[in-house]
Amino acid sequence: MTTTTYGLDVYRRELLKGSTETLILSLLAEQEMYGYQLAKEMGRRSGGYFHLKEGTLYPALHRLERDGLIEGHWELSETGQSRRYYQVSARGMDRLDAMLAEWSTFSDAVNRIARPVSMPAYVA
Amino acid sequence: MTTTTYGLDVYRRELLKGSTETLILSLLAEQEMYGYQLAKEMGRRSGGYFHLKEGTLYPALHRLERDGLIEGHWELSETGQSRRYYQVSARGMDRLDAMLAEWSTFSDAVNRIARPVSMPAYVA
DNA sequence: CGTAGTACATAGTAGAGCCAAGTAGCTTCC
DNA sequence: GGAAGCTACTTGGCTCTACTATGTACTACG
Repeated sequence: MTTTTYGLDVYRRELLKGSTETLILSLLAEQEMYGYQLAKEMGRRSGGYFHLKEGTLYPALHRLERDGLIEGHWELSETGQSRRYYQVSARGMDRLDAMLAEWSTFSDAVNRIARPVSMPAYVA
Repeated sequence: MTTTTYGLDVYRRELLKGSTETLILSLLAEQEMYGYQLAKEMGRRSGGYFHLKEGTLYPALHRLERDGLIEGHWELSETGQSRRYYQVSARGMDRLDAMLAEWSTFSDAVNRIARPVSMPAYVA
């Protein structure tokens, strides 16, 4: 549990602030995508819940690439627009596994304290 | 969905950064407690997962009190130590309901994108 | 030719969580 | 009796994320 590839303890702290990177990695693990597409897909899958803003999305992608978790390459669409496609690296896959496990633990821990609204529970 | 009691949109943004306030409110809703006790209880319930640090806990309590979600009062223990006990206000209860609902939605949305590790899924 | 959509980039801001240090009372133990 | 250690709360300063806002550039429509 305390293996710390090189920053699981850091990651745990970050998770409290957001799970954006986990979500991005998850989507990219399924299929190579470019930023804009990623944002759309995120919204679609979450039923409109997640609206990834540019100011969040692109810096996050840059971070992931800088850390060697994803790899990007430019492509030109038929319309002539440049797109940067990203795919998850081997290292990114390992990290994703760790992140998913961490999310599970975190989620369980939260639910153990603040149970979801299974029953209305209008106490008093 | 966009009812915004008086800050659900703000709350959503905050949730991404952390669910500390939800956890604190949840515990206090069950039972009046003081800070130190809250931290211990949080650790106990989460199986040691959450270690609420002073620098997180006390500012969070001050914030919750400032926003009228909890109410605190000083008490002296038999040993002579001052303790500030907190209880959830009516407004805090409403907010907690909203937060729990929000957590549910958020959690579902994450799982819809990044499924928990039910199957190993070593794709390729 | 102006507006709208696609696609990416980044400077600046707000705020949460954390570290670290400080105050203060109590107990234990040599 | 004083050092160590636990309880209990406080606060200044730091880091990093998510967001706002703005800018660039290309395409398509009317």
